[in-house]
Amino acid sequence: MATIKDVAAEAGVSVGTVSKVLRQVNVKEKNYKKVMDAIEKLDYRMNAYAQVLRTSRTFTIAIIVPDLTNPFFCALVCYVEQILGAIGYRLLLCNSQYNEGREKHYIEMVRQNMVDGLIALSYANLEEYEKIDFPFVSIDRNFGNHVTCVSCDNEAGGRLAAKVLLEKGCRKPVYLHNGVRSGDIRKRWTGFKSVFDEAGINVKRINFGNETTLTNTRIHLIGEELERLVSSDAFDFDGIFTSSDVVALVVKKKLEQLGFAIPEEVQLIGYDGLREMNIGDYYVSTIVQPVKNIAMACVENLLNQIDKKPYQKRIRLSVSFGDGGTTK
Amino acid sequence: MATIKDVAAEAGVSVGTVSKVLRQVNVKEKNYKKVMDAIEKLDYRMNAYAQVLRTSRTFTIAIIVPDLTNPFFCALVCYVEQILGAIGYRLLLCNSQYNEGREKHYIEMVRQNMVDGLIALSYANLEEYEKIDFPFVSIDRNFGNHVTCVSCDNEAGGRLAAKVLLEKGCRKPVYLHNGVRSGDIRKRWTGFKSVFDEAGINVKRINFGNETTLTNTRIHLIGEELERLVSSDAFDFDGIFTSSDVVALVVKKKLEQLGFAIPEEVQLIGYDGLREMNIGDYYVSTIVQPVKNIAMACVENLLNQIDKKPYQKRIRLSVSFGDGGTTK
DNA sequence: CTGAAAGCGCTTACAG
DNA sequence: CTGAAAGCGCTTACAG
Repeated sequence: MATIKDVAAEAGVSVGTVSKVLRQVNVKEKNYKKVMDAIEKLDYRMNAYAQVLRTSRTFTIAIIVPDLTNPFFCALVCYVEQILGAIGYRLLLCNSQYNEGREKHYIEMVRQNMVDGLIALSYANLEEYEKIDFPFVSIDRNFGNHVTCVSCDNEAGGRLAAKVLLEKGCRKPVYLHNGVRSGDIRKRWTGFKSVFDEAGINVKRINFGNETTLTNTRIHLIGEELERLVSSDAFDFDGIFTSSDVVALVVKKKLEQLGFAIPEEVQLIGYDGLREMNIGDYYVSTIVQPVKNIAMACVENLLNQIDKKPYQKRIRLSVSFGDGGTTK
Repeated sequence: MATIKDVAAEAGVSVGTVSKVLRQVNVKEKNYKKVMDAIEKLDYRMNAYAQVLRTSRTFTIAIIVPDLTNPFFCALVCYVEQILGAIGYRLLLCNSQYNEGREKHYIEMVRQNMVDGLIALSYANLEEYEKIDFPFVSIDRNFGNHVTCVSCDNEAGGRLAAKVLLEKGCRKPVYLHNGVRSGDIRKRWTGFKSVFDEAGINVKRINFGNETTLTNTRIHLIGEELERLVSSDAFDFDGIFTSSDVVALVVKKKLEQLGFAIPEEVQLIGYDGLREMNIGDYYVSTIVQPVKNIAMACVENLLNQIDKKPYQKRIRLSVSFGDGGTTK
């Protein structure tokens, strides 16, 4: 592999001059040509690690997501990678699998100067996040005032779901969720509730377990729990709002299996705006999070931090309703 | 940020000794302790770029996939990342978007010594792949004898689909596919055909277009094409085999919309083994590719190449049938 | 505009 | 076992 030294020798100039050509700094036309010819001839490529060591700019950012099999996280990663690629940045993928150890490990990697910045979507309670001192953007989770948080308006999302259900005739609403999700996500419930409160309608809430992780096993537990409710006549609802599309899909399948007609007897609204294979229809009627906008907001904010430009600490994006056939 | 020099000064030893402690080389107990204390006190972390520059081992590998929104590619990336993480390797994610320019760019990155090796799932006809001279594993695509190719037994997959359909009573089979996929994937058709040939049953094939890319628009074209076939009475099949689950899902929806009963009137088998949100049921009955095994085979082979150990050039994994309710 | 030289933070023969 | 020193491939003040 040719180095800058080889190029300099071939072109008959100093390495400093080659370096300047490489970085498009002013160089005499004639030398520029000689260097370019040498580069071509030797098939020279710059060693990125040497450059990073010297300049400490890695042009790499890392993203931590809990679980790539969740289409929402997957879409997010996909957009972030595209946006970064377009501006010459690389993406290091960190798939935490909801494991705090893995997340710590990745944060450590960042602190080792491996990357210029970090985007994280995390449910972990790591003190490491509290004392972040490098460019960092958190999605949907507030780690304190010094850390940028990009989120969607969860309160508005909850209200929107309630308004749609109310308008379409639901009078026995329920919010089904899993996990004592920290902070902002809880507002989906308060938003949902407030609309029905105003309408003087009683609204219930059922928690399917305190873990946020939705493993295969846990998914089935939701189905079983639902079956129990139905068989003990405790299921008396005509409108369901769930904390995610994944939960909504499980609920939909189970209810249909139990003989409920959706949306005729029971209407259902999920959360996230997932589409079948990300190209087709919504799985269920849903509150759509603008994934692409989230990705853009994260990258833009992070780059501002890296470049020491001014940046916002709170970014709130708006959600919309997507009809997936589980509402009238 | 503390460097190895700071640690050496703090511990009262040479940088060479610190380096040895870091790499678990023999060091006297007393010095070991002094160094560890200094590391702790200074909160020292090694600069990975300096280490790479010196050793030219990056402990990073890159993966090129066409499109992360495709759940099959997504699952693959997810597994690769997990396996690599477990052995201390990092993953650079390259999402080519079926764009040859982007792929070239990523290959260039590898050649810049950014990574130790590359795993690629590509449909591009790049001469760059032919002249690969670094650790490289290709998935499902044969770039010549010097390059490792990991693939599933497409011929057997085609035969399996045919056997299932035959056994379940299909007598008017058809293979629906898109893209003139290069090489091995074509064998899904030859395998499929051979079984029906042996049974003396006529089998058709319909190509939905020569592009491999399944964008949102192209997906809809499949539906329209199907509608045209049906309305012109050219659709006379009781068993459909498609080149992917994505295509199968589109076909299923469109046929149901057109009033066909699946699997009663028409049975349908896709390819890949995708599951709803990767945790639930199969979207359609399908030929299941063992994604996890593919990921493991790729990583293992690549590491052998990196470590200059012997490695196989051809790895062929077997597929299985997954019942997704679109077969009797 | 150009070149010589120092230095980024490590590792690794080489002496001792 | 340990230290001094060279060197990985770049960039960047500094003189000229």
